[in-house]
Amino acid sequence: MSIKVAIVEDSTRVRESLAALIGGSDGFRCVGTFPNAEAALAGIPKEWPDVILMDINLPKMSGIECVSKLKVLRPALQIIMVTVYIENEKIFQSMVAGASGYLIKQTPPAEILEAISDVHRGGSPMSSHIARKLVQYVAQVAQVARPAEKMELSPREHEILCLLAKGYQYKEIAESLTISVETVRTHLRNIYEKLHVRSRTEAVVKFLEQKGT
Amino acid sequence: MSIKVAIVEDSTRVRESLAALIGGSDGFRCVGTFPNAEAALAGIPKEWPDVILMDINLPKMSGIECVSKLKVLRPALQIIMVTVYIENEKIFQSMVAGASGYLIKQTPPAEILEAISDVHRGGSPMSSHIARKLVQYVAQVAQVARPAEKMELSPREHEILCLLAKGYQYKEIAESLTISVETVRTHLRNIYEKLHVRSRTEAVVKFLEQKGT
DNA sequence: CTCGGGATACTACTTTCGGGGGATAGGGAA
DNA sequence: TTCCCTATCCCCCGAAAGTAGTATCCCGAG
Repeated sequence: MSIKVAIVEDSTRVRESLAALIGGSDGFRCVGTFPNAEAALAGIPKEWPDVILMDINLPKMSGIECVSKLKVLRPALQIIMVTVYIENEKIFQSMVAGASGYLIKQTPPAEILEAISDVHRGGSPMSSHIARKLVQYVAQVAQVARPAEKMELSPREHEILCLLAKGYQYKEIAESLTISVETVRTHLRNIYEKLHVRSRTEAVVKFLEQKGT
Repeated sequence: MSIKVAIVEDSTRVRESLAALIGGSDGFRCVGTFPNAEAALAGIPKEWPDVILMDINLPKMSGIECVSKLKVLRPALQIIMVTVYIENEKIFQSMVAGASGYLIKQTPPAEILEAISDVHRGGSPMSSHIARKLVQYVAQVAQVARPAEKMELSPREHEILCLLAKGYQYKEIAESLTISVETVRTHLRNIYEKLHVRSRTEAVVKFLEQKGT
């Protein structure tokens, strides 16, 4: 059973050469070519392909949005984004929309076919350069969720941190506790040190995380 | 200039065959082999390699923890995790710890060398299977964060708010998104307006609350 | 008793924020 | 086309936050 592929690409030349590549290769079958997202949304549901090669930059509706809509209709669709150059933002947007792979247009024919069967097998073909971006993103996001080590705050410090977490300013905290702003500063300085943070925002985030735990 | 590689691997056979492969290939030089994390932490700082092949499962201290410690000492270190089979959790932990690539032990020699030079060039060599896991993770994370924006924040604003919630300063947000501080300030003003708050702390608290919901 | 930690307070200084203006380019809606 | 929204960028300015060093008072542990 050959893999059914559809192509969404506004450049006629690229579209036809891709179609020729796929149509002329064993194990692949081109079941549709579309010059824009609108045509794709209208035509693809008529004969669902296994894999779609989707240009990112399409006139009017972008390829990314098109992916979103198609994925809603058929989540099992495997989609490879195709573009001329690497755009970090669009990579992420594509991933979020539901695309699985990412190809540069000048990719050699053999690799394009390899990517198609790869994504069909459940992989995510992409250059290692793009993969690096993903790795960095994951590492960054996970940093936030990292468990915060809790530290022994004195009752007074805890009290002040609570007020801080309500968005109070130094002045307001001072008034509310009937102490001077300077004292608030001193406490905050100690709190920051204990929590290993450098700003009220970080302190509040840690505080709320711990509270929720 | 050849790429200096160190190997951390408890199996003597695997370690030596990797060392032989690297030592016997043009453009690569093996500058150290270690049977465990402790030895690696002691020996690697003596002659910093460019790339480290790190076994994930080591006796006592895990390869992941070893990566963390080494990365602190030298963030520029490029590390490829090596393991016998794919373990999702460990992949993510490794990424968070600071590893860039991920190899299965039975990878052909040529691909191992390719992966080393790849990571040295700034890529993240990994199988497309693993890449898929990353893609799913990214998509999932973004999905969770999306419904939280009942407050009509634009995607960009949401992104900035996320970074703000990590305790980033304007300057850091600007750098991380490759935009100017002024733009960040403008976005923040709009965000404050939409959320009806007047400070980062309040905005972050609202954000975290809504996220948890 | 002395020592240390917590709570209080002050001076002085630097950096970051938040609020006020505008401005431009591109995309989509009216 | 015009109008609005989004995203981008810039300037000014005062207020708030953060850094550093110091100092008093009280209380409990050693």
